[in-house]
Amino acid sequence: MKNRRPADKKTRARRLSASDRKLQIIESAIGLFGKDGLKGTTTKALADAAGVSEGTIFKHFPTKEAVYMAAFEGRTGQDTRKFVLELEQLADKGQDEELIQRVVRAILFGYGRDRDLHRMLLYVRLGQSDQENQEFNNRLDQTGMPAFVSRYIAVRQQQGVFVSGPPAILAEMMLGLPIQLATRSKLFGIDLGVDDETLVELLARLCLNGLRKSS
Amino acid sequence: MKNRRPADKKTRARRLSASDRKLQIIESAIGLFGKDGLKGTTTKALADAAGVSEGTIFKHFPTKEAVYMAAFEGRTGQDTRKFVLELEQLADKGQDEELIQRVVRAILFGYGRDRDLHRMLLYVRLGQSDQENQEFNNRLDQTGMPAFVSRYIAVRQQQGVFVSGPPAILAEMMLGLPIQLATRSKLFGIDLGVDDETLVELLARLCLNGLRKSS
DNA sequence: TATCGCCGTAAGTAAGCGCTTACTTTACAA
DNA sequence: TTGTAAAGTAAGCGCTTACTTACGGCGATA
Repeated sequence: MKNRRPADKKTRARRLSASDRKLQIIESAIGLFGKDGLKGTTTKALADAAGVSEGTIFKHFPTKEAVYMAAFEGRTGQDTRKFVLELEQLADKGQDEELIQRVVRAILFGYGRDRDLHRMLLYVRLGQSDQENQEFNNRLDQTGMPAFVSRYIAVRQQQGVFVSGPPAILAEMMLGLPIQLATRSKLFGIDLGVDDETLVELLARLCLNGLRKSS
Repeated sequence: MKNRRPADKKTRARRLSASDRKLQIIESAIGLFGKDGLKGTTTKALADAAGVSEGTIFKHFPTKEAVYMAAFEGRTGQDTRKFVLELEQLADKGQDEELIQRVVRAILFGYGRDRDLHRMLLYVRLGQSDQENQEFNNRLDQTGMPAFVSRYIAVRQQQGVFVSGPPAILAEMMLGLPIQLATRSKLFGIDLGVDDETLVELLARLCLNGLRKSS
């Protein structure tokens, strides 16, 4: 270290509590990781995005990977839990049309709103081993939407309304369809040529038609 | 360069024509790019996988990106074209059940067979801008499966068999559903708990049920 | 079988990477 | 006020990266 300037005109980041700074770093990191993935995002970029120096990043996180892990773990849990709570309330009404539309709409708009987060989740899936993906999936399924939809389908099957078949797989399909369309239109930016609300209607109709027993 | 050995015992890669070597580099590159993406794959790794030195890679390709582009352009074209030719022949028979099963099976097995290629395509989509994705998509759609399925659906709609709605979107859904399931089970290694043939049947049934007018 | 163009390589290089270090500045309790 | 724990930083270290260069030698063609 040759020369050190005594509090230059260079702006210094406002001092925050460690937990606040961590949250701020995580929040700004999601955008970068969502754009370029783990390998494509530099620690310098993380620092610039958070408005701090590179050293500060490593004051709060041991490695770049730790920021990565914290970034998607910090959000996915909350979001999906809230998600399911809304749906549980709707399930009691028993209106299939309304429920499926709400599920589809939630997915589609969710992907549009949290584009970076969901892009990042794709990177995470691609970067993980098959086993890690399986575990990751089980963790999400336990408390999340797939379990709810699976239960819902099972009930409607017993009532003789929905077609037979493993509820878990049917749930996978009912969720997978809007997820796939949302991925293409919201995450990849592919223009499907219809507005969101029309897409929701079409998706819901196809899902419901597919699940209902043809009389 | 201090000293240079005159044809050491060190093994030298068998001399190939430039075009053959290029193809070989591309073929071995798909696996690496599919595993780790563009940024995650080093030129050293590309060289090792092809059994040549790093310099040789750059003898045949100007940049790493050029290998990346060549890797997925070299295969996607052929594969999708062959794909559609098979389907065109099936369309004339007019058996919806059979056709949709074949489409779904082709997707599911295709993703399983060319895992690396399809993983790489996901990386490509994530790495591209929205506009590039749109162009990429249009290019695939022109000669590919979406256009065929779209036409097929339009015909069945005119015959009063399928539900109304934009054929392009319905095609997007009919293909998107198996693609999503294939992505999760084949690319991410998520165990869906059923064997492939059962999955094909379930997917085809749901698709057909969804598309057919409920009498 | 001589030759010569191109394939292939070893040994670079500059730039950029993640991460550490040695030090400064700040918030706040006493 | 002042002492101090902790937030924050500039600089740079060791290493890896994509890419280059200088040269050896194989093999098609005459």
